[in-house]
Amino acid sequence: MGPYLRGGQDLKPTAAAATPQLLRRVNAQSVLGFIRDTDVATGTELMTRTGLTRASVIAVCEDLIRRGWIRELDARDEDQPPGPRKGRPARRFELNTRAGFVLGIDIGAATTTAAVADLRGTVIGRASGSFRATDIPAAERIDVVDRACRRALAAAGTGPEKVLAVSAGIAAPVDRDGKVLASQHFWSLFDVGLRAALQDLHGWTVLLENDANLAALGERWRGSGAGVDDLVVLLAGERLGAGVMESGRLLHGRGGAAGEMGYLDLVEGVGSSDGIASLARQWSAAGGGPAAGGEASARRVFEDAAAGDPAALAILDRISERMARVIASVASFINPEQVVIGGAVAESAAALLPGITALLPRFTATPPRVTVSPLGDSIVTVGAVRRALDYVEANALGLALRP
Amino acid sequence: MGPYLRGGQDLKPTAAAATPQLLRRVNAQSVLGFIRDTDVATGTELMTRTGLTRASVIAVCEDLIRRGWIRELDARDEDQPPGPRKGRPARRFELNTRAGFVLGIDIGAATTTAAVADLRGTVIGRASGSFRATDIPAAERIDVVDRACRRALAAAGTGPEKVLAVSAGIAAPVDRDGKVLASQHFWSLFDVGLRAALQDLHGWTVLLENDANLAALGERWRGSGAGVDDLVVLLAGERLGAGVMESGRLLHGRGGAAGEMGYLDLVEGVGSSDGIASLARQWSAAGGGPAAGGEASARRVFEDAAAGDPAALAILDRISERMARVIASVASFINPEQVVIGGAVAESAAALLPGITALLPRFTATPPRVTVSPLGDSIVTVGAVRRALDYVEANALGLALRP
DNA sequence: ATAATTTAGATACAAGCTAAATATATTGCC
DNA sequence: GGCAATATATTTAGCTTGTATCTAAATTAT
Repeated sequence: MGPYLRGGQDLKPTAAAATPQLLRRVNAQSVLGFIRDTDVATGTELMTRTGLTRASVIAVCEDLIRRGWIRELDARDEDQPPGPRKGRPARRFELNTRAGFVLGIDIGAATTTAAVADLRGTVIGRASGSFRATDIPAAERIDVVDRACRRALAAAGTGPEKVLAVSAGIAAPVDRDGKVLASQHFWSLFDVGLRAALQDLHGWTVLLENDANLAALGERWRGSGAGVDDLVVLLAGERLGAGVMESGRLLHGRGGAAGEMGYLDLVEGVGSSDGIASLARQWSAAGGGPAAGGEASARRVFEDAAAGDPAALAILDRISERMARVIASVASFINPEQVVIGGAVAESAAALLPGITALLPRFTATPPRVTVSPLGDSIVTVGAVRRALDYVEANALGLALRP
Repeated sequence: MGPYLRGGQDLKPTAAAATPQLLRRVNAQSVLGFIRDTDVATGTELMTRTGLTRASVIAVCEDLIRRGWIRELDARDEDQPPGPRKGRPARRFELNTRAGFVLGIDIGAATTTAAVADLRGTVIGRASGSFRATDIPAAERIDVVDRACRRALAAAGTGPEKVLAVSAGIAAPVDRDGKVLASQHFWSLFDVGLRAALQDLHGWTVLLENDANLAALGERWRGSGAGVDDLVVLLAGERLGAGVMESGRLLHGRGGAAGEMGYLDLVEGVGSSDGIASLARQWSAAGGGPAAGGEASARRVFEDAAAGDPAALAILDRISERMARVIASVASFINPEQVVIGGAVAESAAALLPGITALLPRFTATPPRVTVSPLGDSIVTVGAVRRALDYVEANALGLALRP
């Protein structure tokens, strides 16, 4: 701190000045957020919930109506709420759920799925596509994704011009700015310039994000982590990645590699053949994963274990213990309230839950609650939809709705 | 989402309504923040930096002057900036650094240190105290802390009534609300109701925080992690704890136990005699720590190693490798840009840095930069001061300055 | 002295919110 | 059917905080 001003200063403002318009943005967002969460809202309800006066609430609502985000219901048009209602009837506002749509995309190594959702998050169109091989050119990968998007939009009965935001999840580290850290070959598969491509093709705003991070958003929104602010989702299948939320925010780290646990084997010094990265493969081999050679073997291990077969039981015990160690590690660094197991192994994980839960207190002083994801295959697309909706809601007054 | 409103709703506002006063708060904070960083600021400088117009800047400054936070310098009173300056002389504002003070406290198991700092963070008073034993009653522990605070204030030439905020760091998990998770005996040593006690005694606002977390704040402010947003500080000495910042925010986790790595031994399955918790003890035994039985042994191990003694070299190699594994674990979960080693082992850690850095790429795909803290003993108090100042600056317009 | 330059101060006004008074529509009761 | 009670809507005035623009002041350079 030298005299007067330090050298090498930049003369740009550090933060944007707060203008009166900021107030409207903030208040409109909280009003819109409340209307989104109820089916129908009256002015009085909005007053009590937002703390604004009636005049302000009405002004915000008229603003939102003018911009197309909400609409006013006709006076006692149809279904009124039950019970005796005295006094002058309230004006009723509802979200214009079809004012625009969002796209949530799950881009895996072998397949991709796109989901179209309305402004309340209801999925109304869905389509998948497969990649010819893992090592295809970027343009081809983009093309497969783009076609899945178009088909999903067609299934939803809408078009690309109604898309307000797109969120895509990939199996690689993505930093806070949406840049892919492609320092490993596998990761570079996904560094195909999707953002620019979809922007050029359709004018879409594309938010790129790590798939496990989106899974965490999805679980918190519509999965078993509803309302939990400190949440970790283990996405186990082809690979093992963790999506970490702390205090309701996603963690990225410097290069977006927070939660990338592929290297943990080495760190633990137990040898990679027994490490965490191989856990998913072991599990798959034991019948949990998609590459397991059919459901027969999966079912068989669990059936054998249920029947008391020692070999099958040993496999399950081994997997349970490694899983417990992974979760305990996470608990040490992050201390989440809850850990959700999702991805391909989720279905079979349910049977292991009691064992894992029982082991945890041995490994950590702060054992989290452990659950299994109910979202199945759509765990990433659900999170992607949530991410896109978050963006839309945060920028509602800045986005143009096309009627 | 039922019809109209979900059951069990609370009728309180979700968030406070944004009023025009919010604008002033935001803008005043950014003006004050800039003045705090510059020695002397003119209106024009504040305009370019904050993006506000002159009228607004002046209004904010008058406001801040009236409240006692800043003062206006007399026209060309003394030292003017050098160089030819045309035009009408600018009004010059400076921070009233002595308008109030903050206390930063480090509460260890055996000793405590309190530091008094002015509003720019310059430490102007400091005092320590020792606890008679680790298992003393809560009242006695509070009394020792309180006396250290009084002596520090006396050394600074000020009194308790000028203290605007107090931040204390303890070696236990503390959640976001300042509550201590005392599920372990060692941790419960620190759960002594300090907050309420100092509030009752002096009317102070006390912010309780984990010591490693404060160390992270300190390193980012005045240590080797200046300006790094994704930063982990390993505080190794009596125990091993990590303070984690992600995106410039401290991580707490559900119960404040984020970064508590005491249990990692078990998780890693290598056996606790070789585990991480014992690392600090090993290190101390090898001469890094305070309990090492004097500097002689510390110096000796490093001297022997420098002289090529195989036993000494083996000890250092072993410690380097374990340290590298710990850091790689952190890198997997958090992906920080930088890891700082602080606490009692810091001094001796410098010699190990090259070895640790060389090992890292073997264990993680995203190796962070590793440095050693330059803050020495004051790493926690520096962070505590920063924490208290953050609170003061965030609440500047709500705090009453007593003249 | 005068011009150029830089900053200060004053005036007009726009956006947004609150508060208080007034108006309106509905229910329920006599 | 008329009237009170009730809940909501609407209007009006005023406050805070901004911006934009114009004019005045103080200093240096010519």
